[in-house]
Amino acid sequence: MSARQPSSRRPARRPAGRRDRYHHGDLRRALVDAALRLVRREGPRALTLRAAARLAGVSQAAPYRHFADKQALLAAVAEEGFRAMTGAMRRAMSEAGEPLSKFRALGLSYVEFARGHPAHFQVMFGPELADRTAYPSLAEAAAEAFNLLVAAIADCQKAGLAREGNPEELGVTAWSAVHGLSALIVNGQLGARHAPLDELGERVTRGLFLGLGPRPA
Amino acid sequence: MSARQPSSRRPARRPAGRRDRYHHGDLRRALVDAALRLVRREGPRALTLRAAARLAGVSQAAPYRHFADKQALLAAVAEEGFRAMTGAMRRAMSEAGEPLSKFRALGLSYVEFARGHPAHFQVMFGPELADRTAYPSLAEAAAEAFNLLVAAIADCQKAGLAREGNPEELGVTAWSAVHGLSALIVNGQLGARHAPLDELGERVTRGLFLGLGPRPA
DNA sequence: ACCTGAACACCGTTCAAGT
DNA sequence: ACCTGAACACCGTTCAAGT
Repeated sequence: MSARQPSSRRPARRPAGRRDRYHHGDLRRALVDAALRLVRREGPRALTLRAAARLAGVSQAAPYRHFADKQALLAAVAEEGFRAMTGAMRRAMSEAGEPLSKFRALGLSYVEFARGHPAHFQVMFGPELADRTAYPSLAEAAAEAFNLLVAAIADCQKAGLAREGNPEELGVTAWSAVHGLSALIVNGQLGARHAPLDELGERVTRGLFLGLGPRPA
Repeated sequence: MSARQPSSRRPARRPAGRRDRYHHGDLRRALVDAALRLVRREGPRALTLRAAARLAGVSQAAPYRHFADKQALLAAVAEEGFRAMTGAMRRAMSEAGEPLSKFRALGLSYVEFARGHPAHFQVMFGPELADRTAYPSLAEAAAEAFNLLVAAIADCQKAGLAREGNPEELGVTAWSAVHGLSALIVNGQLGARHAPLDELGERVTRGLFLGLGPRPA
């Protein structure tokens, strides 16, 4: 496979664009798409710069015109992941009614995203991407997801459906719980011992809400 | 530390052992130690089979006598990590008094372990290690840590300090919260926006305990 | 301005061969 | 039984050179 198409390119004027020639303005886009396909179909370890270049039909050196290094490509993939996850959370919330079910829908869709796109999730949060602070637009995409969560908590508070307190602080607790569950599932850390995975999201969000402390009768 | 002890074991006759010759009975041990040094000092990406072999002073092919492949070495490193973490949690608990402070000590020491050994934590939970179910002793070491947590919750329940319910189920919620916080910190996902990191452990364990729901007055 | 080809220094893994 | 040397098929990255 990877039949390396015949490369019939003529540079300047070019009327009817053949759709298998990709890279004019947008080799960058093509490389990100290739990387997404690799990661989805073969996992994070298959995401190499050379493989992405092959998939996009260019030489191994070509990506360096568009990405400083492999880290930069990983950052772009991670950023797409955060945008997709934020979108999924928004959609889930829009189908829910009052603030509390919106909040739960958000948490559940976080976990669902991780289960549905485990390799992508691993790129978003895994250690291959060493220094996230170096990629501002990635940080911004991640912050947007967190903002959504904080706003959902604040809405619950306004409706008297959540404990009072700084919503950013409560947000860190909520984020930790859904993220931890997602990460444990994606790593395969939650085995047969721990119930059907579908129920864990429901349970953890409920447990988070009730708290572990004794119910004051 | 771990000064590569002179290995004063003589298989048969062998008078003055040169201390840079290591490998008689325990190249396996030497390779795990080398891997731990690499991961601690240079991060998970530096953990290569060849580098571990170099550090142990053997050829690049030698590790294959003791590990089926790189995954197997990673599994050994991860297993050591779980044992070290379990030890740290036990120590922290033994210094606490009643069940509830024991439980909080356990949670805090989980987060502290992650912050203190980020690269090791990443090997324990990261995606380089693809299939954890293939390594039973690793799974057992991980289960031991989880058992400790479940027992701590059950003790709280007996003392009336935690909500009733299946302690394994509450345990998944608690584990998710401390694990999620640890993972977010280690990934650098919790930036300047989110308070001093030292306080986050306290906050999340407290938030977990109180719950996010409204306090029934 | 954007891409290729060839090269360098690494990897993981295998395999014949040494002792 | 355990290790070495050499090899193969990969990587990330650089750099001169092409158009």
